[in-house]
Amino acid sequence: MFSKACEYAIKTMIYVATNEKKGRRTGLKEVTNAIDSPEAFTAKILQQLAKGGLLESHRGPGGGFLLAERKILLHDVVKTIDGDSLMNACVLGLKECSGSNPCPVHEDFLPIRNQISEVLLATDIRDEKLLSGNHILKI
Amino acid sequence: MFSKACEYAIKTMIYVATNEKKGRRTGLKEVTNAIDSPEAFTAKILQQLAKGGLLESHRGPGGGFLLAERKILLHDVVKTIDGDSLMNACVLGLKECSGSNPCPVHEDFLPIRNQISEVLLATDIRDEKLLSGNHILKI
DNA sequence: CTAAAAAAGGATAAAACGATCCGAAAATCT
DNA sequence: AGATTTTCGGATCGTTTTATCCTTTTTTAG
Repeated sequence: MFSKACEYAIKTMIYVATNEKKGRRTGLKEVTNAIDSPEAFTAKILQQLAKGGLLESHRGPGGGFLLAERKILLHDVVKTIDGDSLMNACVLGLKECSGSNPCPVHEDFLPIRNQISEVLLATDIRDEKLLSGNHILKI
Repeated sequence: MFSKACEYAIKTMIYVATNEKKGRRTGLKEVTNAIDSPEAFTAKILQQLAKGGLLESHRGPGGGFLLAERKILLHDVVKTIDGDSLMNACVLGLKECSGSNPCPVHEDFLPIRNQISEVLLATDIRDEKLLSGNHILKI
């Protein structure tokens, strides 16, 4: 459903949010440790998230990452890393597919696509239900 | 959402079903022409579908492919080509994620996964609503 | 001011996926 | 039987995705 990069991005954002709720900023190594991801690859993803305006990055000792000071939805994270093809593109890969010129499964997948958009737009990264509780981020 | 191979597979199955309703079996070239896909790559996919018991293949002049003589669901096609990770695996890629040991988004994605399973299991490849109508299979 | 910490960025490697090539095997037709 | 049609199967190639390496830049701390 999501690329590996996007999986790492979501886990990262949730971890940074959890950490921030405790008043701490988060370094790359802390992230890769928390979510069990390859360090250099994760670094690139954090850069993308920072460039995309979802994270603030701070260099130097004591540096690290903070969530940007705005509402951040799961939708923003997915769109930044994977783009919005999951939400918008034809499931059969047809460029011309649309409501008026549909592929054979267009209608059948409307409820799925609606459900996906709905959930991604309804989920705030800072939402308590993501952060608290016994949630796992690795293994 | 689906791999390119799976997109080709779904289009192929629908095209073969349409053709079969007209009493014709379908050759590889006819498929690639109908769905605008690379021939050699599509051949491999048809082989997988045949090995998976979704298509009957016939060699030699006048040969080609027929749907297997059983009910075939969209779910069968997707499972044969992409496996069932879309239906079963954790969206964040965690092996240990489950209802009792969930990742942070486990609950949020339950309705999406249910919707996907529901649609894939409810859609029969021979269903009139897929085959008739002004549906496009290419471009 | 210097040294260390941490992110940024470029270059490269490995793996997965998508696609192609070509000869072999099977079935049909004359 | 021989030629033709069509699927089968192995080898290979190209692109994208995932992952690693190493140097540079920025910032902080002493």
